[in-house]
Amino acid sequence: MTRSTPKNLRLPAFLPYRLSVLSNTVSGNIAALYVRKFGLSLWQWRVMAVVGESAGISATEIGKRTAMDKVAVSRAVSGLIELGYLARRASERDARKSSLTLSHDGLAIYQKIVPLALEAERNLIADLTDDEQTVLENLLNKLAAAAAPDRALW
Amino acid sequence: MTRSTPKNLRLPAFLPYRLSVLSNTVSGNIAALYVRKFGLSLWQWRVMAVVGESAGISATEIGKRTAMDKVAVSRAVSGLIELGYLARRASERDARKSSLTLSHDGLAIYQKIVPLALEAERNLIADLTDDEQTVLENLLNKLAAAAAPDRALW
DNA sequence: TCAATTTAGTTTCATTTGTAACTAATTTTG
DNA sequence: CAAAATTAGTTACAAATGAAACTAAATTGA
Repeated sequence: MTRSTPKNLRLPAFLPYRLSVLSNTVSGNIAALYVRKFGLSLWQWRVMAVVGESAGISATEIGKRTAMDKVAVSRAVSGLIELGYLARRASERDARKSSLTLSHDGLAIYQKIVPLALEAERNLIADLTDDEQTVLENLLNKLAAAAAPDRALW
Repeated sequence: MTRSTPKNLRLPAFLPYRLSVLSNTVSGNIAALYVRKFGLSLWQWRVMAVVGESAGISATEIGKRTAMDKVAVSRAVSGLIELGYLARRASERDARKSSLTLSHDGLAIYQKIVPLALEAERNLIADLTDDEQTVLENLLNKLAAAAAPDRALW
């Protein structure tokens, strides 16, 4: 049997609203880890996180992986280069593309932030049973598929 | 037994990131319902949603219920008044407070959007079993509590 | 009672973000 | 091969957002 839809809208029970508030709260908590200490914006940190996983990646590819648009990527990258955390060189095959890597300093910071971020995630799910954690994965996958049926899955 | 934390960070598996992307996608889908047709911003719609539930509410109270700050509420309210969707009068007891209600037009729009929003929510969870829907509720509650242990629950 | 503090909401200004137009390199196609 | 179209990324300008200062009303407390 399927749960029936209510006819009136109560914001605190409305899933999109709850997701939005939860996501903002969680992101705010994580942001505390890198904004103050390292002066990074959310977007800059996301770019670092991707470059940290995939050295030599291009800006467009970062955009695809992070659901950021190309302007946001471009700005985050310039900022990170100014901060000295990222290095850019032109791709050899295709002079339009850039090849991005963490600088020495960038890598050091990346390695400081990663454990903090993982710890924050661990705290977030600390009250979930192992079983619940598995279910959560599944539910998020299903919701993501329902919300963006067309989006390529990473 | 508890799931162990990985030592490296993979963004697509990182819960805060997944929540952020999911929430943005879902909100974007809902936004399509009111941005184009009615020229409302996300914040304006949230304010309408709350005033629709609770006629005569004050701006500060809206802020508490929606996790919006007072400046955002103020701007959304002014915009809605300009659009002719909201009416403001000073509270009789306390001249600082406003008492906000949907105008005739505002109510009409509210009544058009609500079923669309509920339908979008229904589609979002259509692939979840009844059981999964219940679990999802629980998980979101737990995550919200872990993310903002101090926040009063609505 | 009346000065000091708090509360409700607005305004101002700086920063961030989004959209569109742009440059330059590559690929397509006739 | 060369014109046309596409792709990668940047720049410029407008709109949205956030933080701090502000106004006005209500409350507190000596």
